[in-house]
Amino acid sequence: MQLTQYTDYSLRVLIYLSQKPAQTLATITEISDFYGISRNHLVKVVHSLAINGFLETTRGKNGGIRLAKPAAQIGIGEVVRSTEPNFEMAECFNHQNNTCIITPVCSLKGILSEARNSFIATLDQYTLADTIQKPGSLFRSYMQAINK
Amino acid sequence: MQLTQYTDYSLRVLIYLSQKPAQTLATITEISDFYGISRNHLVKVVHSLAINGFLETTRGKNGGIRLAKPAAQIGIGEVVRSTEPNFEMAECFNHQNNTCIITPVCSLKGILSEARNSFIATLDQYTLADTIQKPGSLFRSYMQAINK
DNA sequence: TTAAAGATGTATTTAATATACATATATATG
DNA sequence: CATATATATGTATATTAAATACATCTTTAA
Ligand code: SF4
Ligand code: SF4
Repeated sequence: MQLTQYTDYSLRVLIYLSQKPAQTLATITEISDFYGISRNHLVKVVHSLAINGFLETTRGKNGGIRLAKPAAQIGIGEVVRSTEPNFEMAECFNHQNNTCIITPVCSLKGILSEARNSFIATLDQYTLADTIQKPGSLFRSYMQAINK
Repeated sequence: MQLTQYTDYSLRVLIYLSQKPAQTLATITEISDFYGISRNHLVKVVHSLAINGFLETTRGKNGGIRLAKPAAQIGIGEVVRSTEPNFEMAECFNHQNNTCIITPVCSLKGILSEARNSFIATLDQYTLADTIQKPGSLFRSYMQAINK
């Protein structure tokens, strides 16, 4: 059981933005350099975060991205729901493609649903504001990493 | 977020065995025919279930497999823990391969751990005996499916 | 001795994900 | 208006994990 890197990258972008001084813009290049990950991949991550209303983008010179609302109003559950391609715990969760012959009598799917729901419910207890405890520590951590 | 088919197949095997009359043996071929899934894949599924103590295998003519203990003593959580290849919700969960620069200051991993734990804790509330509500319905369901 | 069962190791296929590449569009500024 | 710099968008490719197939070995009842 894993989440996609796409989801983690989405959260990394939001975490980064949450630590920037309010109202300042970051660029995708800046963030991909910071984390050392594919800029191309981040472009799509950022685009979907914008479509889902988590951040605002500004094109053109001096453009960039920033959070669309305060970190404390961005739920981790919301973000993960919007980035994960699916939450199909077994074949029968996709009615179109399901070939499992015991579906009509199987209660396992209900158990798996309940487990998935408690996973997401836990995430719903937290917001972006809970991801970094000490203000400023994100960039201090970066400095330490690049100086060694 | 998905579980592997390997995990669902493992549970399907256990569900099937739980509905067989006690002490009778089933064969892998019988089960793969029942579900219409790859026999080769099931061979490995069954082998790992045996290694993990969920079922007993008997080689040779008239051999086969059966549950190693009553269905009510086989926890769904136990099974899933033993069949899923990993529960690494983000890159940093694998310390060897982790390249995430903010790991020292990031609290997201704790949130993701907690969510994963509540997923598994939910599964731990159920056993194999909870997967089929009506005795006999599994095979009746099969008959209906093949007769249409 | 044979048939029928699982055990084991390797190879291949498939599908999902991640990444790269190319080009379009928007906008601030000189 | 031209240019530089930012995001937007679509397509192609690469990588990886998972699923499946194949070949052979071992065990055991009859
Ligand atoms: S019906 Fe039950 S056994 Fe079949 S795919 Fe769904 S959860 Fe698995
Ligand atoms: S440290 Fe935080 S951002 Fe980095 S991989 Fe782990 S959970 Fe994701």
